[in-house]
Amino acid sequence: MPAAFAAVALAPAPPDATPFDRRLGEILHAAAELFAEHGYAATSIRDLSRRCGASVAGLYHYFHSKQELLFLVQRHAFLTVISAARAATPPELPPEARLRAFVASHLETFLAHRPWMTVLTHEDEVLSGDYLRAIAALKHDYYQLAREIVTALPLSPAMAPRVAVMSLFGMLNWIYTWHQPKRDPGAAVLGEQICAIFLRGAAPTVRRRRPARS
Amino acid sequence: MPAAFAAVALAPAPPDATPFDRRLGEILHAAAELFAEHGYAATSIRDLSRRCGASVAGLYHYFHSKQELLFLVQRHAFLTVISAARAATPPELPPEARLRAFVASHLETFLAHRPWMTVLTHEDEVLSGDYLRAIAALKHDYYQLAREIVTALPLSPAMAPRVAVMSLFGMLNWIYTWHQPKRDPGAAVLGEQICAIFLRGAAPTVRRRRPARS
DNA sequence: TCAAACCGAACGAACGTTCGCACCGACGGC
DNA sequence: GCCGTCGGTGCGAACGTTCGTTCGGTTTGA
Repeated sequence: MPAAFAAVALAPAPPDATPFDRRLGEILHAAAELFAEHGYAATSIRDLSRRCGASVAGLYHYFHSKQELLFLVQRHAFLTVISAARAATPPELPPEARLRAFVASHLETFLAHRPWMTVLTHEDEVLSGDYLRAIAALKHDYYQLAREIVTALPLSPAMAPRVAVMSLFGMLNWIYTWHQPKRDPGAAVLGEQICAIFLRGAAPTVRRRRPARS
Repeated sequence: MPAAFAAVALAPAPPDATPFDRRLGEILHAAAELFAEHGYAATSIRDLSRRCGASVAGLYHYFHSKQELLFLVQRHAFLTVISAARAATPPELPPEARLRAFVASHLETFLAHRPWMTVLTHEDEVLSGDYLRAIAALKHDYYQLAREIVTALPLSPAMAPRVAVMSLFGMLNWIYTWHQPKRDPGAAVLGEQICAIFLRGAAPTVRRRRPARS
């Protein structure tokens, strides 16, 4: 019975995990890499068995179907992103700092666990039924957090909040299509530049009234 | 021998087209819809034959392989986007107006031919060999145009041009994942808001030095 | 009458999934 | 201390289906 595996860290493996959960973690990791490389539909269970050094039948002890495999990968990835973002953005932070923390958390997670996040971003809407509903609920959670943070900012009245949030997600989520670790800036610099665009545009900063100090 | 079909308009069909090109256009249209709905890998030639009202073998008179089919869809879509963008952004336009025209052109094309553009955006990197090279060249063309337009703007010195251009593309290309025609603004308003974010940020506009008039 | 357009049927390969069985460390009764 | 068995883990081989593609031939229209 898979189901469990509630651990939130993606990296190596929790030390107190059962052998079952540890092995499942390895399998999900390999699946995330393959799905990110070739796409869900173009990845076969036999590809996964080759990458895992396991037989096809043996793999089915860890999930019931290929769909559930994708579900487990996506759920694991989403739980990681959401818990990192929640931890980084306590509500008592001032709005602009909260946005910066959110963007930084998102980028750090995405660049540190790229295959997982590629699957999250690219294989949207391929699940169906209860799997789809569960993932959609997590996505909604994450979107709500972002929306809450963005609408707390002083927004231009002409700016539809939904468009603003989705544009921000656009800048953030598009990164998996172009970012090259050796060529492009890391999460910190990337986050600064994207926050700069979102908060004040790409143009050179002109000094503007600072928020009243104390 | 497919190959040709150089026409650039996606909409119904050029009146002077040969029956072959007209039929090929219908097939590509159906393929674009199916690829956008279920993804390239999850769409079968038999799905396409059903949607086209043709036999599987009959379809192969219009393309040599499924890969070529995707290639033709993507090339056709890219040529449309690029020619629209070039026409809309003559180099003599002032930089900011040129950016607005580019964004407007991009959004109008994307919202008017959504399935095609979804395939363009989502099925990146699934082609290989010469097909991949040809599409990559078109993508590079389009990227260069955007880069030229963006770098002509007064950019903040801290802003890496590549990050700026990719962030702009992120906002634009992410739209296919969330835009609902009945709920969200059309191309014009969307373009204004995205330009506003990119040029001055999402914050309320404070009057700043206008460019010297005459 | 000839080429272009089209099709039913089949090809071999690959797919997701399941069946039946082997291995193995743990454990209770004797 | 030894044996029997039992659940968790793993596998080779096969299931039926669907895949992309091709073959040989018929229809169609000028």
